[in-house]
Amino acid sequence: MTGTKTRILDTALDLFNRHGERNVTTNHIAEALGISPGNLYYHFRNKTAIVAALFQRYRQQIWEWLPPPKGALTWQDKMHYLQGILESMWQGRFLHRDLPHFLHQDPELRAEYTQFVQDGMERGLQIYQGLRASGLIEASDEDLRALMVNTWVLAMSWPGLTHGLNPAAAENETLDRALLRQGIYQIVCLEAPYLRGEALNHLDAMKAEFRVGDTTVNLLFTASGSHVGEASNG
Amino acid sequence: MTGTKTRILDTALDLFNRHGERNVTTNHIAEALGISPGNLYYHFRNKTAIVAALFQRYRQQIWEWLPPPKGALTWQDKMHYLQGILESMWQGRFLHRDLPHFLHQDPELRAEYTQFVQDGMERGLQIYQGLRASGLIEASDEDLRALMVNTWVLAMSWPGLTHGLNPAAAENETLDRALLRQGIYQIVCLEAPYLRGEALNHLDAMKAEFRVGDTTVNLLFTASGSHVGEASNG
DNA sequence: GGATTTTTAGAGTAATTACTCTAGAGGTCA
DNA sequence: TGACCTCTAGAGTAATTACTCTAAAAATCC
Repeated sequence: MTGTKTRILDTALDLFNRHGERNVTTNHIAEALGISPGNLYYHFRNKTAIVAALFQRYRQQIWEWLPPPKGALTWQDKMHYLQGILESMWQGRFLHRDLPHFLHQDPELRAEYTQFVQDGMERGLQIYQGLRASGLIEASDEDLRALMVNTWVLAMSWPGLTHGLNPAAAENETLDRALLRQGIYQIVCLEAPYLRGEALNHLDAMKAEFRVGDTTVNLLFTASGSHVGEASNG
Repeated sequence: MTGTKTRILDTALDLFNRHGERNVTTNHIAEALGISPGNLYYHFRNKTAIVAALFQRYRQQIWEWLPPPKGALTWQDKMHYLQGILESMWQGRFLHRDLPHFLHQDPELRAEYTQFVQDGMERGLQIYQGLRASGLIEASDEDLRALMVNTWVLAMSWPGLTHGLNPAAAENETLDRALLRQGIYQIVCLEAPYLRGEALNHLDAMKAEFRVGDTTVNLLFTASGSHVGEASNG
């Protein structure tokens, strides 16, 4: 039997992801778990402590998915990295929406988060450099940095954006997965111009694998096409 | 003398952007304005109505900055578009952080927002297509779509991300502007691989203009460099 | 099996906050 | 001037919610 502390974190994460942290009270968490509020506060000083713990967990997971590159990197390595990032992002998708609020009030957590971003950027850069060393990518140092930042931003924001547009996805695992796949597709397109050698051979297959054609999923483009809402009435 | 209604929106926007909507109560807004809560609620049914009105305003502004392309587009047109987007995004930067919460509870607002995203995507695509028609960009339809989505996501998320990392920026106009410039830089880098012809001539100058080298501003990379936090202790 | 510590229950509370209600001021038009 | 309408003040409230407190159950230790 897992400890109460981790069970609190599990259900909190689930509820936060599904309904948004703001709509989930500590009493909700306790109730969903079948424990008393007092018990919850025995394990966590306050709500911020729960969020902070979830952040630690999340960070841990990312580091596990993104080990520093050893030796030559293959395109398969890259795809593994990619999937790992988005998997983790997905797990903590509520964080990117609601963490800023806590960063605002908790300087300590903010420092940790800033460090996390910098470390993540550094690690990602190492990976990109590894791919470049393997001849799979061609880009200047500066371009690589810019690419890294854009990849990071995209990965961080994608779940939150899609979830904001379609909250129903939170309840629908299949829809969730489809949106996730589209996120991977976007990152692949982001990197595409820099790919070289064998990576180019796999590119089309990768695109095809992650491209989402389903109009029920595609929230970003209208199915019908080309008209744009009136710009200047109001 | 401007009307009370618009003054409410002005101060609400200011406070929301500076402190986050969640930390700003309706009473705060009234107090900052020097009016009574009752007066505020005479003009707006509830807090959601204020947020919704701010969203309308914001959308309006974006449409004004992004008129549909007429005839051949120049690189200057593109830069104007770019700056317009980020200027607007900046004005409503709190929205991208806090709107999801309201979208969650107000289906009507959500529908409007979804429409806005789709329209914006369509409009942006028209612009990119205009640039392609002018020979400034070379890309397949599919690549152009993916590029548009990535540009959108980046522009939407950039202010929120930087603001989350450095809340102090909200109080510091100079820092704010620097971060904004970096956002433009990132978008320029995003488009760079697809530029052709005259656009390529201007590219380096543009990059140089928007590149932010200042380490006090750069939150994303460590100044010192290359070490990464321990991955597997905790 | 008693003592001690850890964990849990659950009622309760203080504080926040979105929002209401009534009364009145100020302007406008006849 | 008086009727009418728009706008404003400001005290007040109902509901939410993070969090506390006490006591008892459960586990642990000797």
